[in-house]
Amino acid sequence: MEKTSREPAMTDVARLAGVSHQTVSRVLNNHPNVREQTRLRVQAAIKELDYRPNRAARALVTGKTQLIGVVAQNSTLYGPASLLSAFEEAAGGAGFAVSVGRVKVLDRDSIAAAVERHRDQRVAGIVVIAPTSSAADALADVPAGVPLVTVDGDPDRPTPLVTVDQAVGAFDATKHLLDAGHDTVWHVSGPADWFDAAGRVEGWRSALEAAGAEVPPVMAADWSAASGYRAGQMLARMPEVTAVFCSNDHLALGVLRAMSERGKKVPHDVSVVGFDDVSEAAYFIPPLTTVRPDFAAVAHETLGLLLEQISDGETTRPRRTVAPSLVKRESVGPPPR
Amino acid sequence: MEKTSREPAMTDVARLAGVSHQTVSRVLNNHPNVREQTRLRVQAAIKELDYRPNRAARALVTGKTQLIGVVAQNSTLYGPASLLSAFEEAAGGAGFAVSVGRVKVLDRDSIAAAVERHRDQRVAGIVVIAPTSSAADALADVPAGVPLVTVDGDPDRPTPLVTVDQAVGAFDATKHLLDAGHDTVWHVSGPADWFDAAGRVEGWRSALEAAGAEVPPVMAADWSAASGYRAGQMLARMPEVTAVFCSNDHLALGVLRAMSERGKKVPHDVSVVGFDDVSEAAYFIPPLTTVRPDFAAVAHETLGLLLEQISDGETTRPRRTVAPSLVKRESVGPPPR
DNA sequence: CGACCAGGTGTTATCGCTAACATCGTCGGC
DNA sequence: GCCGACGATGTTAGCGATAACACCTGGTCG
Repeated sequence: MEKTSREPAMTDVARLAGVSHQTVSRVLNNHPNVREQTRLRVQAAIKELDYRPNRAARALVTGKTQLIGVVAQNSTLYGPASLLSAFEEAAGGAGFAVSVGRVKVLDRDSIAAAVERHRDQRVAGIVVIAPTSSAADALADVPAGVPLVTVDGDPDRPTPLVTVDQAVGAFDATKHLLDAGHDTVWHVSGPADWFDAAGRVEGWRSALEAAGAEVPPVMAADWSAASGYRAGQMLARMPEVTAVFCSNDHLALGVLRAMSERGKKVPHDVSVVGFDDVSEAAYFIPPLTTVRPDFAAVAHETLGLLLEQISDGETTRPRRTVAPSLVKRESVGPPPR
Repeated sequence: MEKTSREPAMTDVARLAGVSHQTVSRVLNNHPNVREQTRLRVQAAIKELDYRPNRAARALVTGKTQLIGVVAQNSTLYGPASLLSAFEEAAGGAGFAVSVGRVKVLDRDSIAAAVERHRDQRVAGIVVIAPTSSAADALADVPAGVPLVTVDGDPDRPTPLVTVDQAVGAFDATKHLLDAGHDTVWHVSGPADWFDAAGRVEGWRSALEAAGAEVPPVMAADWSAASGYRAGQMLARMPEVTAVFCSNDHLALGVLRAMSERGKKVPHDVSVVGFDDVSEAAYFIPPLTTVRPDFAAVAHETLGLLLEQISDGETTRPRRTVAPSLVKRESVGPPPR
């Protein structure tokens, strides 16, 4: 009788290849001291049995897993979703599995719970997508010793962090509008407790100040097209508003709608710039000039930073930013005369 | 000297509580035959040491993991992204970790490779988000014996499948337009190799046939606003077009733009309905009437189906559909006279 | 009142792997 | 021609959990 029930183990491979299981282990782990001929025999046996090493057994003896835990909010917001997707691909390419722990809200308790779940799984490292201050606070609870990288987190905290350079993107966008001839640029901001939003406000302000332009009051909003629309309704009533930089593309969409309803043409009467370059931004009316973050680069830096911590325990250069690029379309023009 | 380096193991807890490690195991696994007093002592010891069971050791001896693998495409398309997010949350709630394997393209080789990676990890089950025929074909390669559920996959294949009822959603949307008084409804379809798109075409057609309406040719597109715009440019030139059902909201956005450029007012001259209810759909110009799939329900059904297979090996009722709902906004009106 | 049963607990084997050490030729140096 | 070094391999001992079984207690029953 065959034992059809059991999956092949290392000893089965060893028997078939006529070696000891330790030699099989050496082949699997690319140890140098294995004769070429032996290596080939073992590899043939592995293939024949469709043997796959038992990760649990390996993890048990080495005390290490090939798992990275990610904590992310359960939202479909473009930025976080893109980041997550890019990171999963990058990690997969490096031979790590990614376990995602979704959280309904980014508060201290939820994040702590998600981090605990990952520690229970004994992940090699944790990535937290922590775009708000509440999320960043929760990280203070994470015990040292767990390799951890924050993405989109608090720039003022000393933890390892990778983020899009919001300020540079906002600066470029604002400068682009000023260069088109506008006296100043208004700003519709994302929620104040988001670091992304704060960084964009900062970049916008510094571009205005650098140009000696007046700094109008910030229009506070959340990320939704709805709130952009409300802000736009106000902006559309003020004749002196000729240029608006929005903290993301959905806000811009709302502003575009408000302008359109009020009879203001974009870019003839008002110029608008967004942030994110969502896939449909090229098909807004008019096609939206916007700032495109490089999520793949952020994911890559994040993975690198995490792997450094996993292998070395420490890391040089624990803060990395990735510069975004300005995508020019048709929503920017000179101010009306 | 203390061994500060090692994490506490079951024997450490046992020593502290004055019992054997087996008793600790019993407490952890809620075995009935443990005295209440003993249970409390053990639990106190667990808490004091901040002991957490080693999953690798458990997996090694039981041969089972608490891991579910998901294969998904690396895209930010609204449907798949929402599905994934909802599933991660549902699985997390059931005590399963979710390992996501991203794939650049949904072809046979990529999916097979992703499934292999998950099998290497010895996941308890696999979910494949397989919205295209190329993806569905790849599933033929997956060996039987691995619990597997397809989401958004091929309705004509006998594998366990959960999907949004595309046909019902499209039927309702089309009927809504017919009920508003339109003679017929045109359709801008997603890519033909997507089951979602095919199901929506089917629902649209059957609604027209049920009403005895003429069935106009399908306008083929991909999912992008760009292709919706191109289709819209053609539709806008045809005076007899008064109602359009788009296979998703982004296509609808493109159509809206094309209509607007051509001077056609929505809903006065043309009515438009989308599918997906993306978060910004309420802020299109005009707010878009659309079909909302219930992703949480799909995720829940998927998890249920998978867990059934994991525990029983088989499943009753291996095909489940979730009915979407029509969200009425302002993009539908009676035809112009 | 002894046998039997069942509840509570401990003992031992085992899962599949890697680390550490042991073994055994073979080769070059003196 | 003997010996230490080294390359190639085998042997043994865990890693930390669960499963199976053994072992004590009492209490119940004939």
